[in-house]
Amino acid sequence: MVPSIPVSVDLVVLTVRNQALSALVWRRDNPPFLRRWSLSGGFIQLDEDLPAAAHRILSERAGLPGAPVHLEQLQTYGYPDRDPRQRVLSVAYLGLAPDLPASEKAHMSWQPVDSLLVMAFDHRRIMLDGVERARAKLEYTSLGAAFCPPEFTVADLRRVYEIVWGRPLDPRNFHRKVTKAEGFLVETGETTTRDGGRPAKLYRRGPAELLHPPMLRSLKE
Amino acid sequence: MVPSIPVSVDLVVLTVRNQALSALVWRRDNPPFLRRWSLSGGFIQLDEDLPAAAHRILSERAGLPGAPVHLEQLQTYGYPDRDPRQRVLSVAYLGLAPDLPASEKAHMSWQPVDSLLVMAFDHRRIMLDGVERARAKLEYTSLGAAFCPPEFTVADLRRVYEIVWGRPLDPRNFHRKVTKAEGFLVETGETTTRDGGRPAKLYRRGPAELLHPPMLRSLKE
DNA sequence: ACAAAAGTGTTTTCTGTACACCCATGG
DNA sequence: CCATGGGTGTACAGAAAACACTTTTGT
Repeated sequence: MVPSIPVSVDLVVLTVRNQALSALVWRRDNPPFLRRWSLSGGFIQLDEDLPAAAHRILSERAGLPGAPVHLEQLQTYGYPDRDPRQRVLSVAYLGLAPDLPASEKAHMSWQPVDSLLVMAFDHRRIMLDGVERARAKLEYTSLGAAFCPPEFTVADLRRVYEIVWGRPLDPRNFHRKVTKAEGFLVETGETTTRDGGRPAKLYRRGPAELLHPPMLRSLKE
Repeated sequence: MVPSIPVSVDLVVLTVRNQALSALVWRRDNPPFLRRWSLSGGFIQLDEDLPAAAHRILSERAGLPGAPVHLEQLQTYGYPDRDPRQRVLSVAYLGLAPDLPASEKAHMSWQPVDSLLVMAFDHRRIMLDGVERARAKLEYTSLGAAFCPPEFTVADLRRVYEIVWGRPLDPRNFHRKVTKAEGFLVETGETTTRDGGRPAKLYRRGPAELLHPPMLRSLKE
């Protein structure tokens, strides 16, 4: 006799907007945890792969169909009473998104992660694990660009790092680091036009996934 | 209607023995995959936490009750046909163990990971993910000591690194790095006695979990 | 001309690497 | 005394940090 358990996929979708690292959450309109903030999630279908389920929930529940969101598995949460109604195992996925127009879905919104002090179920724990994963990955991968639109400037990318890490970075050294890193950025040839200041070159994401040597955040705390 | 799925916990238990990074595996004695190497695993009980299940399987199935094994969640594998009989979701755990006496269990043995070219189910994929996680974690954590007995020398620890990474390290620079790292090692005051050579100081694991700055393996390939 | 932001050069400091050398033991 | 492995000192190279400075736009 093999025990079976309902399995859900929950998404920690993060973006950078209004100078804050923010998560995509919705206000529950049903018990339990009525009116608490909650991650988007849903039960996995019987013949569905885990990444497929994550993409489906991103479209159907999170209201971001077709958006350029980087998705990766985060962790699985399984202690028996995390849902008071019945035992549910939850496979969490982390999503990194550019600053998209707010989701169409009712009750869905981007909220700064620092403001999400109470959430439904163990969703705050899951969200914090996702935030820590994102912070760590900026150190040694080129994933920071996943928070940027398709074309962006070095300063845009630096602001992403500064907001995610919550600390200022030297613009000059940051510029050198990311432009010298093999395969991180590709010049488009275009430049921005803004009011005041020299126009900045526009870049696209390069093919490199890893940043070597890494950009360490922890030296000066 | 909520679909339920059987959930198993599978263990990638690694150790360093006979100059080789080795995994704890058993030869299957039932179809499917009769006589193929397989990770130890088992179904999760209905009221059991995931870490509790991992420890239970380490005792009951892997045959290592009470052993000082570092266990951490690795990843969850869920594509529908990974078990040909029925869909099973598998939460994999990574275990790092010192060179223990071989398990008492029948069919259980330590096998060099390089020799495990074909395995049951997707267990080779899972094992390789565990090996890569272990290799990466040696870079920026003090987990290498989990492969050592309670008391060990700097050279013991260096051999762990060399075997896990498959590359020689400079003994002098390695010594400086790990002894200078805050909280990595604690002197016991004892020294080894061996045939030939100056006796080495014995150390225990220190309180630090992270190694900062990290010891990068990838600079010279 | 001036402000503002982009981008470059230069100096200092730190850390990793390579390797010469000394230390403590067994035989 | 010598072999063997443990442990230290030192010089060099590369990267990070700090910051002066030049470039290119809008007003």
